[in-house]
Amino acid sequence: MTTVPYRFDQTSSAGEVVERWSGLAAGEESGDQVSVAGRVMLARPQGKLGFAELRDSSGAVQLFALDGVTRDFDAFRRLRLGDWVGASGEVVRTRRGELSVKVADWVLLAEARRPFGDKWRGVTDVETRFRQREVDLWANPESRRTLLMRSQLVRRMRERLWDMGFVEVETPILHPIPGGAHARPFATRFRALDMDVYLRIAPELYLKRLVVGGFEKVFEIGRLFRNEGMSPRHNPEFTTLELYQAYADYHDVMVLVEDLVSGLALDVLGSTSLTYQGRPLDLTAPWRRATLTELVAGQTGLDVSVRTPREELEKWARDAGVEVERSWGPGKLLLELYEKTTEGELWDPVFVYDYPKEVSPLARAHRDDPLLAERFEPVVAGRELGNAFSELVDPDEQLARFEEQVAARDAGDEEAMAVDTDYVRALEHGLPPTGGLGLGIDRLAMLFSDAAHIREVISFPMMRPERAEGEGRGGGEVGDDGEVGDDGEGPGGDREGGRRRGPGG
RNA sequence: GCGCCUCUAGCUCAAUGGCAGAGCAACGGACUCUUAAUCCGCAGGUUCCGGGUUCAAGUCCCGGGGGGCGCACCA
Repeated sequence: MTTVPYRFDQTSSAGEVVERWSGLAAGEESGDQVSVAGRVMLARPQGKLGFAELRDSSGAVQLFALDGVTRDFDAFRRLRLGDWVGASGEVVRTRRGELSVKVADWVLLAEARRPFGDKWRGVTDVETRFRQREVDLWANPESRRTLLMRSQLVRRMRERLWDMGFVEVETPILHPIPGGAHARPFATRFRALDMDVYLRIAPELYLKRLVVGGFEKVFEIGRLFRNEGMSPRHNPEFTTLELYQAYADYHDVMVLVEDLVSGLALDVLGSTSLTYQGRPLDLTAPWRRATLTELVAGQTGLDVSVRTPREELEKWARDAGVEVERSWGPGKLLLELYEKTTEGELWDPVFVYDYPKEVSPLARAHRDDPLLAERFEPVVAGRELGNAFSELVDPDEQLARFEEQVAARDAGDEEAMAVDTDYVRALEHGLPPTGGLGLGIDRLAMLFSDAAHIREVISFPMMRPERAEGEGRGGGEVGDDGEVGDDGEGPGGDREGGRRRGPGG
């Protein structure tokens, strides 16, 4: 049984050593003593010498051991790849020019009992990479960089919002009524009150209640849960930024979004011009603005609008491959047509705005057109990055919209919203004109890290449980557990881009 | 849910239906300046599982499982 110490005093990180003694000449000895710690990633024992690459979170530095200088040299040269080591000694540069810590004393901090991946090719097996993410992170520097970039992205996002005067808040994750989006929830049971509760599908309604309470600029960065499918762009739990700003409308929010996203690109990547999946992508503000109607018309050549007769819209939607449902109105048909024909073709950032009111139950009606809502989605690289609008502030109209949702639910729409009387009551206390936004942080991190799959930007993405050998599937009932929307028929989820709302149509 | 692809040593990968192999890692050894060190030696397998066809199956067929991609779904 190996015993390892309870602590180790580092004087420097590997990166600091490399940086600080960068001027040391080959063969030169600095006379300075350091203590470093990390994992042995490569080992090159050579007779009475030994070289090892020690990596920590800051970088890597070579350990240089010599028989007669290094304590317990024989044990040192038996170190295996993956072992954690703390070492102290003089900073030197070897004759061959590699900056090194000439190890005088060292201690094993942890033993790697499982073999490490291929030292040159790393670990590529997708299942290993994500079921054992710790292995992936050590073996594949790109995986570390991606998660680190995400951390910086979220950090800078917070800092920028704080600097703009937004107050960061936390709202409940357990909701008595799942609201604020159009999605199936995960359900669970709260014993003390003998009631069903739901993991939130959006924080929207609570955040707007905080605006009613006087928080004029609020935001929350947090996890949302949607009981729908998985795909390269969907994980059942994902992270969003949601924010609300009193006295603002959706045009103000557009400016906020383009400034925030392009600013974050500068902060984190140093440029607003990036490459995503081999294609150049320019996030420089200002972004193009175009109405949903004109984009669909431009893409399809059809003369469409929310006023196009339903029969025509239905035909065009069917022609585009949409499986039309009878209950859909013109707004829903137009939205389907847009998503089928146009959204995926939009590459550089564009604010797609003025959605049908029919599909936007929490958005305020358009000031110039009662059939539209003041809603937009920022679309980048063919995907929604978020969802935003001038918030619906009128309690009577909100109640009416909720009731339309209930009608849709009764008609079979399992994702339609329920009436949230607490929320309507809050609106009766007065919600000032407010602009709101939901922004998918995973999707943004995908863009910034050039990731094709959402799991790359999530530390531990959802995976199907591993089955014991020979367990097979036959008898068990692991499948539909129940609670609310089990079975989730398809994957897909919705867009994590933001809050998803829709009407009931 | 449907279609296509895939699963071989710890890792990364080979093997026309004909003796299951290599590199790295591991293990033993050599080496006082290595850089994916090099060299010598040794060991390593339920070829995802279960059936079938065949003189012979990692390879072909059927069923199941894991994984990937696409579609569908996901307003």
